[in-house]
Amino acid sequence: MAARRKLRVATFNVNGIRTRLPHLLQWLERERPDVACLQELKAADEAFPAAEIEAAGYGALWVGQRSWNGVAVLVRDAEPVEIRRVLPGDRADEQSRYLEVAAHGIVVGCLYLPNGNPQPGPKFDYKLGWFERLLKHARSLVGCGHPVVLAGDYNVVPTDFDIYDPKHWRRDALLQPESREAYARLLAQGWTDAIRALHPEERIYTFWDYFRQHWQRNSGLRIDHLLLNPTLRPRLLQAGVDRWVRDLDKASDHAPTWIELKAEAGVRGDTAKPKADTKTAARKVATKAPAKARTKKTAVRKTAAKKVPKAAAKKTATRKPTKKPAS
DNA sequence: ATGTCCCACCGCGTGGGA
Repeated sequence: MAARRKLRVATFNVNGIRTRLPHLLQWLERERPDVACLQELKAADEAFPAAEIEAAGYGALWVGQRSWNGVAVLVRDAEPVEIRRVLPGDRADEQSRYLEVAAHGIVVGCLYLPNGNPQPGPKFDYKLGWFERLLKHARSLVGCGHPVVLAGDYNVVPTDFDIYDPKHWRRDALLQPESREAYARLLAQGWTDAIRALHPEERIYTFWDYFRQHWQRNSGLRIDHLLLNPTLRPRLLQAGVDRWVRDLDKASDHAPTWIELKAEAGVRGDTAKPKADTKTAARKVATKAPAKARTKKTAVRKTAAKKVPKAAAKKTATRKPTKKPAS
């Protein structure tokens, strides 16, 4: 494994991974994120482009769903270690919106928080309920002793400074006081909103909808966030948005959003942690989960990090299908 | 209310979701 002095962690709502695969591969090649959290795969497990991502040099875990939702974590030149593939707190929830892994010595929660529109209504209730479950789980992570980042599409515009013009969005679920209050409570646990911490005075957007030429006019919203726990916070070096990806033809409505982290203290000039350490960290965190949740960790879908496309294709073809909880 | 794009299929247009 190559030595790394810095670690780049990104989140990218791809809005359909099959449609967006060329953009995804182009972005991975150009920006080389060490960890990439993806949302809105809009693809079943079997439809995940595992071979292409493996050929690009990334190990991956994913939780798919036909048509909607779906999240994945890609790790450059290594395998993510699964911690959990379900947000605890509602066994009846079948939407694929959460995946937590250990990679490169950090714990990474990849999340796709419900949009919640129209509001009020059952979808908004589901959003707030999901948020409460996230708050509860985040509380177990914030002081766990391991470096943790919670990255994803939160579907929350934290303040009026995080949108081009709140006027037209006042009734939208993304701006509701309940949504914002839940996000504020998350930060109050001790999480740091990385983009805002490093750019307190700057208008930064991560999402521009497809309507009314909002991208061309830079009428955006900041809804993709990377939250760091206090253990990880001192290592934050940079944060930004890869706006060029939003400018591509047939782009996702989101742009990749990223942070750069310093190498882990105590590891001289190299954050490439031994795999055993990562696994130990993953197990320690996983052990805190209730036994019930742990039994849900069934088969793990992953791709080898080796760049051997042919072998990858074979391996993918022979891979055991992952059991989903009976529905 | 509108705008646009992605997904699926009682599939080559339409409806749901964002």
